[in-house]
Amino acid sequence: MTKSAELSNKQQLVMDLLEKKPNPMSAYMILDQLRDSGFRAPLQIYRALEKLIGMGRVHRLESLNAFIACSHISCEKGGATAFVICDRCENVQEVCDESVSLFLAGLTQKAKFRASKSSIELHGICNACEEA
Amino acid sequence: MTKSAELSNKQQLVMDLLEKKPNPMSAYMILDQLRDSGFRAPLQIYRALEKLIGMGRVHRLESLNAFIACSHISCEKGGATAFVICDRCENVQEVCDESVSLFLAGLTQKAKFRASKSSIELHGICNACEEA
DNA sequence: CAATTGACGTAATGTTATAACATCACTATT
DNA sequence: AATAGTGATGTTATAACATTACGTCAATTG
Repeated sequence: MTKSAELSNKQQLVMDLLEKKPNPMSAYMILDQLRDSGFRAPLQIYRALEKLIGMGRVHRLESLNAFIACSHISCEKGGATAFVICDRCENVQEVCDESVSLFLAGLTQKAKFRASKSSIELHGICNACEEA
Repeated sequence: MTKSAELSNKQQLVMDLLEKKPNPMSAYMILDQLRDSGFRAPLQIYRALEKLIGMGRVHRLESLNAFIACSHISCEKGGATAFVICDRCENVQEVCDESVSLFLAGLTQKAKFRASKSSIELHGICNACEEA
């Protein structure tokens, strides 16, 4: 529920909802939850998400077609992030340390590539679920 | 155009098409190209793709909702792969060496996780396009 | 032979995302 | 005040991607 002067009303509503949920949400789930707040069409959700993603406050999970609030302050500063996603409980861990950026740096060098965006997503079962 | 006894007729047609294309194709692109070969519905494509992906002969690119033939023999043996995707020419490089598996091993360890699937996709501009 | 399995056929539907076009609120400039 | 630019918004329609549900058929195997 972090407040940000730069967000419009609608953008803030989407941000707040995502920050309340620990799990990823699809755009249409978000829409369903926000109908009472004045959202009526998918595009309204996608537009807000686009902004929030651009600011680094929300991440898109490509392998789920879903969205999640960033759990770090650091991501807003542009570091690359890896997502570790439990397929049982849908919990998502964000890993955003040097190992990620070093790995990506090595990759771009090997591939002779100018990278602009990365998507690193690992699926499996988290420890908590494993023990349960 | 690698031959494989284990493939059905339809599966082979999809495999052949993907092996002819250097670039990723969506399921619906594949369908369009294979209408004359007897494919009539998306599901027929998705079923063939599911098999081929299971065998490691085709990869799904989550960030593109598209599919590409595996360019390594090694991937069929189960090694994790990273994809480096040029957004200009759509060329895809598959990286499938130790750096990838080591990175993933570190990640699962840090996250206390039992991984079953990974998706590593890097977008940007390749060297050839950069110089053009 | 009966039962199982895997591939296939078809229609309908579900889910995710964007195009196209119009309007409104705010700001800066003339 | 008038003008023009910008970013957010509203609405409808449609594109693009994927699966459910149901049924058929042939090969395999207990």
